[in-house]
Amino acid sequence: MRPQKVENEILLDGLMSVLRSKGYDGASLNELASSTGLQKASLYHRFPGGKKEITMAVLDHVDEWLNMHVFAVLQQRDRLPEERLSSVLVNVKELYQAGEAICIIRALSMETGLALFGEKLKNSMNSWIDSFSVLGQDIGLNKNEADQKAVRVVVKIQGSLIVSKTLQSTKPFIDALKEIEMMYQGT
Amino acid sequence: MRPQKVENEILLDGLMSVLRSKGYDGASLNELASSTGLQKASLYHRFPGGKKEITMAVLDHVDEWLNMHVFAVLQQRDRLPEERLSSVLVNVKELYQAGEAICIIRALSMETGLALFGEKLKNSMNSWIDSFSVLGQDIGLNKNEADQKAVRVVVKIQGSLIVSKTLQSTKPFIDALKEIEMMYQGT
DNA sequence: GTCTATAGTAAGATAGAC
DNA sequence: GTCTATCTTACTATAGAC
Repeated sequence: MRPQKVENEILLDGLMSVLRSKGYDGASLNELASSTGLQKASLYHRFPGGKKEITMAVLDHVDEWLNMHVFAVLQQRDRLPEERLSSVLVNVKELYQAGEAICIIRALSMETGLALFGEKLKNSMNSWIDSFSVLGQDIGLNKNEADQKAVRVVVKIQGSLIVSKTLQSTKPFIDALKEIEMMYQGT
Repeated sequence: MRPQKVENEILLDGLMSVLRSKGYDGASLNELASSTGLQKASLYHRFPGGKKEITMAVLDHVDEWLNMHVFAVLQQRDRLPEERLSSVLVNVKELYQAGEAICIIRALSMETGLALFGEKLKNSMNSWIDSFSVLGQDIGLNKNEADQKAVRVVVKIQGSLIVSKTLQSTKPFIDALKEIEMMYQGT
């Protein structure tokens, strides 16, 4: 029987997984292909631009997920700020597998990745900051205060992921999530 | 005239620079060699174990620098905690070029690097935490409080480096250093 | 101790059958 | 749309002259 078309969703999940654990230089096309169940040539059929196009597609895919599960949720003005934050932290915990996973922004922000995807990564990072800033303003902070707090949140997430990964312990990341929750309780 | 032996110090500085901007997988031997002014074969003469041995030597070299300029300084019981911290933050700022550089722990803590150097990276991370914990205890915190604060410091450094690199701005890193200074003023 | 030259392997990418 | 097979290039690593 004829080989079935592999669905895009499954495809991108596998590709993302390789890219964020190996980084751009470390992710070979053989490994990217085998993570999807396809052969190299089939990947080139889907992504004629090769590894660059694959990575772009993965970044778009991640951004879509983040928009749905993080950025939009933080700005749901029909819910209490505390509730939005709780929901988001649950999603963030899932995204990073409780601290065992590597953030794709981090994985790609080495020299090669920055040269190719720097603008996209910057935009993604700014989306994190901007949406947390909205949350801060909704608990009564002014723009500057909210921006500062938002940067501290993103710094905490990124930093705790690194520390957790290096120490092979989820504790720093889990603790960081709790601290973030406290940052938005009582002005 | 006969080629001069290239000094180890210069050698390791060049190698470190490539490893931390490119990561383990991204650092090719051609690039590592050219960063030192030597040819590939000459690098193999110095480091018969190839890239693994080079990376080990670089990590040892960095650890030596850190011991001298960070870990030991934080524990200089003949100086006031605030003074030790100020000195260390100056050195940390230099180490990471005000936020423009990538931490080598971060650069190597992708899948390949963790498999090869995981234990060493973990030890290095623990040295950061342990020496900041000593500082915390010297301003009157108990062991647990000091450990927690130390982790938050290292998280702040690592996270702000990522954010600074991604946003192409030194501000998040510079701000983080200021915040760390405040964390040890007034219990 | 450093070099040029090269072996051997794995990478990114393409051609063409089904 | 997926596959096997292959091209070309870049990589790690080694051999041997100076």
